Amino acid sequence: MPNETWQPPPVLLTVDLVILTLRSSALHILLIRRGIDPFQGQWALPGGFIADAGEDVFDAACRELQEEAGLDAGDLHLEQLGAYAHPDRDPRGRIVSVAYLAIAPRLPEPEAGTDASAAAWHPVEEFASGRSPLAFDHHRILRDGLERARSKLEHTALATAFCGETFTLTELQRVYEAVWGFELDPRNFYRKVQAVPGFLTAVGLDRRPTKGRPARLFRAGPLRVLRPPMMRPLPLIRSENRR
Amino acid sequence: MPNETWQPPPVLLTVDLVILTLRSSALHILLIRRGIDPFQGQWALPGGFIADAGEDVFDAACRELQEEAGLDAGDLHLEQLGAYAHPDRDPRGRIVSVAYLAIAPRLPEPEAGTDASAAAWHPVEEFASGRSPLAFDHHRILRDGLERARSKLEHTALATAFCGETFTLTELQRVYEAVWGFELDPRNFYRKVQAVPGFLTAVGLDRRPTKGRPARLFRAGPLRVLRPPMMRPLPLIRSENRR
DNA sequence: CCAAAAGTGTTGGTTCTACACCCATGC
DNA sequence: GCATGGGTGTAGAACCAACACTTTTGG
Repeated sequence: MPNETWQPPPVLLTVDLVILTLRSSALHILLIRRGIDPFQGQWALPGGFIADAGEDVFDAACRELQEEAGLDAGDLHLEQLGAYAHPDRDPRGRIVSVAYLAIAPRLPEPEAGTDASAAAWHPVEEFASGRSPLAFDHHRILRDGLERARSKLEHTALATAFCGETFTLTELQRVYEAVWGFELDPRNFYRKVQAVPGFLTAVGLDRRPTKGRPARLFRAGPLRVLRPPMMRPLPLIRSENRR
Repeated sequence: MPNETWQPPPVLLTVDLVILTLRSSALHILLIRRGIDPFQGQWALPGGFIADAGEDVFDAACRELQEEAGLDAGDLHLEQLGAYAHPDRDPRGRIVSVAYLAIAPRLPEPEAGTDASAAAWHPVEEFASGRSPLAFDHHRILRDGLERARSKLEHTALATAFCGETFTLTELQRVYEAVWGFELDPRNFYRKVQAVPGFLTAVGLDRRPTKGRPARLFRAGPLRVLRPPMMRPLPLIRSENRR
């Protein structure tokens, strides 16, 4: 029971980033190889300590996004996942991390010669499945971020954050298929997605010289909440997590 | 840019609790009147500093639940809402709070004579609407917690956390109505809720000597994810929050 | 018997899925 | 023309809101 002279114990604060994007129709995550102990040489989420006592965690997340990944926070979706504060999560001592989920639209390869040179895109499946290890409790954070993305695809317009300024409906479908791990019927997707008021706004015709008939272009609509929602097929239900 | 001798700035860590329950079919929140500065005399969320450097935040939330509210964490639903870390959120300095959402089933009046004696239940509407002030950024935390509860009622079995071990379908309907602020058709609710596989399991007949025909009793079923979801009526859509 | 609350039937409209089919383009 | 991907039509099933109606209890 704290008395008047009792002082609460200080902790150190970091931010960690789950940065997702689509590369050739597969979901990828940006990881950095750790150059120093602990977990030297292992893959880890980008992140780091807050710069000073006056820095907001959201601003710290933007800064790390720039420094470690070479990405501009203005270009992408960024939302808080939660705090990870288990006392033993970092062998250096009591370090609490606030995790953020970032969704990147285009796919700029991490530039060599910058602070982001240790960063590389990996297929999420390899790390989400646990086949490849991650430093600290980053595997847990990755799984939470992935489930957040899967869930928010259902009832928010988050999918558009994976696309560029404008996109075709098939590109949008690839997002849903990659994140959910399901194939969807193109015809039904085409109408279902357009039936959600405020989700998308048409802009014009494509001139994509790939093959076949050109597709209409869309941009993200004004509404962020999807009603009715885009429900994923059944078999992916998963139990809740306390704590 | 941190060099080798650079030390990250320490912060102090607190937990804050949004504790919701139903009292006479209205949604209530547990608040405490602050006895000390800052915000002395104002209403605030229950919470406090972590006890020592080895205490997990989840455990700290359980402890505060016991100390400040007189509630046992084993009896209720407890999930993390997120971290609130704006540098100016506490005039005493850099204090980061991890907020938790707690859903309490029964309604034990806060016991006088305990540490929880400063606690009292209030209709949420009074504080969610902003009519009555709250200390710190607790108004924001309350709104986030409320929206989380409203949203999770749609696609998880969270509603059962408001009820006792067993409950009637009408009691469950009161939960949805109170949290959503909508009246629902009892006949359609009756069937809709039973049509979700794994949501509820029947146990026996009621002997509720109130009035009318006795209702069947149910308990929470094995599944925590509702498919199909229980969608709330349309007009309550709300925009997303970055940061 | 009456009031009140639980539970059932029904009906008409919307939505979903699966799939056949047509359209516009590059080669 | 023909392959390829974009877009439309449609039938059958499933779902859903609204509301009439029946059942079971306490007084």
